[in-house]
Amino acid sequence: MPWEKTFDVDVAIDRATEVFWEKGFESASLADLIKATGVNKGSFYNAFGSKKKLFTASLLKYEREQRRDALAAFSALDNPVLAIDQLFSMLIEQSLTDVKKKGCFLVNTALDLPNHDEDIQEAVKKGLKGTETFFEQQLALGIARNEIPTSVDPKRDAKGLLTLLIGLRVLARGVFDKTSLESIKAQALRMIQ
Amino acid sequence: MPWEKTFDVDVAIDRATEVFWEKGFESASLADLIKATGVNKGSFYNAFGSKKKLFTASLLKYEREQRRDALAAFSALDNPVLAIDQLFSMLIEQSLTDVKKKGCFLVNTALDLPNHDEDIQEAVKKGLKGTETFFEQQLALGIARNEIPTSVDPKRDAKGLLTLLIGLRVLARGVFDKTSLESIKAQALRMIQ
DNA sequence: TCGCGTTTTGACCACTTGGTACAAGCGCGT
DNA sequence: ACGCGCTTGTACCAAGTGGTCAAAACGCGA
Repeated sequence: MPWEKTFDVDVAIDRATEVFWEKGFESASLADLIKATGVNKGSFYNAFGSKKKLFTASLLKYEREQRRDALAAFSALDNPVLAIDQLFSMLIEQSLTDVKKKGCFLVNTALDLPNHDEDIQEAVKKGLKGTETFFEQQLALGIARNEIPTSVDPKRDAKGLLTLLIGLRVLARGVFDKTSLESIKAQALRMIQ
Repeated sequence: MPWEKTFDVDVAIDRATEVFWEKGFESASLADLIKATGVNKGSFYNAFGSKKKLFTASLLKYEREQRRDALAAFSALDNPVLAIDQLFSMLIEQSLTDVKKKGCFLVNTALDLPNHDEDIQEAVKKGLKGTETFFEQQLALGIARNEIPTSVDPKRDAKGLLTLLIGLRVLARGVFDKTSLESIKAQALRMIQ
């Protein structure tokens, strides 16, 4: 093996993710990415191929390591109502903490969907579908355990919860304050009780 | 007054709105705007000052003529549940009809809020607040008339409906199909009954 | 020590970006 | 007919865009 890379590709992708997440694909310039990753232009193209390929890599890594892992952790609570409660709490806290108000990388990209290529559209759909499925499973489990009323329909209400989650993510980027965000969470919990 | 303008400023703004609405501020290039409006560069800057000023004008005009007027029409129904029902129906139909899947200009801009200037942030907040107020008024009216149960809290549930509306607008840009969108509407109606 | 395959570096590219300058065009009042 | 105040068209600009390239740098096996 001749000469290993002098930078960690994974770390570089994370740095780039930060930029894409904050600004979106178009508004993130190559200069931004190069500054953030510390990788210079030639190496950048040698390692990632193109801006678009790096964006795709960023999005997929985010989907895997942020969204999927987080939901897996909430599933592991083995307590549907609490899991949903804590998920919303986490979103609110994240939103209030992040000074850059980046929101959710997946949701941000979802709103821009028509302007992206097929593969990115697929990745976003897959990620949101995964969240919907998470809600559906939690609801079904809660109903089976008599912790959630049978008036709740897992399939239907999973879509409702996903919609609230997305609305929350949008409003959290500067429109709503803490109280209003918590009122959305209350709404979500009310929906399943 | 010497020599009137050869183009209609209002029409030009509408054409520009279409572009900003579809692509967002950053991604809409001057070339796009000039092609869409048919106004050439010199006249463009003479009439609008800058890309940003035109964007602001577009957003305000949209807020006035699309959002505000539409809600006023629904208010005029003088039937709160029907008004909310029809509002969601309209959003779904618009989304399914629009081949460009532009979504909602206000919501699109809201998700991009941290990257915009103060005045634009204010305009977006004002618009969304207006929609929230619309919901609140309809709910209060419905309760007063015994058409909506007293378990509904106008202030709180107006935020819930706004959140669902925004989530719907995001998901309608390519993630959800007709059935799923209608399930969101059902969710909204269930919330107030 | 030399060559091989890879990575790094920085100069370079054509093109697009938002924006300006300015002369020419126009219709009105005088 | 002329000048005033405005609009129009176009040439032009510096800065930034995403992307390429060739040469130098490197560590390993022979």
